[in-house]
Amino acid sequence: MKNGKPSRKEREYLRHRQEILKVALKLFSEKGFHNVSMHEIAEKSEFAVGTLYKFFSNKEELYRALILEKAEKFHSALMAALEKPGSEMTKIKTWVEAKIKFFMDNLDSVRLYLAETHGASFNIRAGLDTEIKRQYDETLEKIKTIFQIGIKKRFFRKCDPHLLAVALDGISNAFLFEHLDHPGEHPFDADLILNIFFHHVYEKGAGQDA
Amino acid sequence: MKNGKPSRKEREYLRHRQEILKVALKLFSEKGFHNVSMHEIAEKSEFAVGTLYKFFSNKEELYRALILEKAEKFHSALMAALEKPGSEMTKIKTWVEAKIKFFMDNLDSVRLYLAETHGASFNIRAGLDTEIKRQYDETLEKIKTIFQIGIKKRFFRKCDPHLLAVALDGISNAFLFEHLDHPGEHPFDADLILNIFFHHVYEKGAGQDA
DNA sequence: TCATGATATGAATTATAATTCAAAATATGA
DNA sequence: TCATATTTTGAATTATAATTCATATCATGA
Repeated sequence: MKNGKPSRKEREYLRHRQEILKVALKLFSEKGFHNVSMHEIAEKSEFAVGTLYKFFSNKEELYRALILEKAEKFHSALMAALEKPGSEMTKIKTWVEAKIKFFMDNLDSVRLYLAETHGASFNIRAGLDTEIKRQYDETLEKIKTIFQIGIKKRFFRKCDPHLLAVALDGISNAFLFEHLDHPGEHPFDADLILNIFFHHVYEKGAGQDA
Repeated sequence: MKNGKPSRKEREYLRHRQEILKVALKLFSEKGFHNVSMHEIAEKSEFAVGTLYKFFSNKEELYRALILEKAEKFHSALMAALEKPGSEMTKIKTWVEAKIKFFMDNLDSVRLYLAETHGASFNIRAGLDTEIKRQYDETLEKIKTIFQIGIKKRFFRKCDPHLLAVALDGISNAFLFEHLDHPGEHPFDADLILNIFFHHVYEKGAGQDA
């Protein structure tokens, strides 16, 4: 068990834990923290309530684990996209693509995640969302830097890079919300978003490298 | 009482009702529906719990009244802005200004409102937010039409007007969220938003009329 | 196979908060 | 002023859901 190969027991424990998280995620994303009971999670995951408490010391812990785990993955997917080599334009594009992809692959989590990052999180008492906010700010900061460099290189029009970062994040979220509310009605992709956002933020034909 | 001059009694009733709503709004916007108890609302508003139930049949009704009242005002402020005469550019600008103004004047409500319109509303069981969503969609539809006309007139670049509406709404929300989370840190206004959004969505020097 | 330790169970307990309603306070107007 | 109607009150009730823990079930290895 130490830190080599996990035992069968351990693998089973992890599997069970994942199973619970999976069910809880579905329920929370449909109905919100307070409208889901531990009994409901127990029933749907086919464990007894008591068992849930073997895995998580209380309901908030369970929720926290859920959110943090997703946020972690989301964050590293986005950061990885931003680390990829290429022009600033490419980086931004890769980032938007990664964001859309992650969201589309994790629609369940999206509402919860956005609720947390946008502080409309009334689910859980103050302080629990700090880590997520931190990650969020970190990404935003990175984007900002990319804009900064892009502006210096004259790829992008001169403009407060922080505002650009906020704006781009906002546009992409808007499309994702739209998709959540009316799925399929107005299909969209990274290029559409970038087209609307960049059409001449992005000066002359400077870019499209790779 | 019928429908002429409200009696003193009635005015007092209304005043009390407003007082309760005001306190409840503050609490809900700080802590969310489920983290505020009727006792707390009673205490802060200096009524007895029992009295609250004379005004609202239950906690959900109270919340609903609150949200609907605000949403109503918000909606009519925005619609009014869109009805004002002027070029399409002017209408859009007026709308963004109205939106920012309303938000700034009602910061308490903003989180709740955004939570409701963006379906991250886990507060209240399904169906209660339908009316708000309807209003929201109505505004979006109107903006879309304005873009449509603006495109026909060659004020704006050819581009799916619905996407433009979603994008503009998204950008402005993003700035408002930013302001909620870090007030004062990155001041912004309608012109900044429009500058980022339009810089050449809006073709050549076609506009700035009045 | 059986003894022992680990794990899972869910009825019972506890905590919290919504709602009620008999009693008290207040207002009205004869 | 007093009888009556109206309104307010908050302790008591009820509802809901989180959490516990004695008991049952299962796994392991002698």
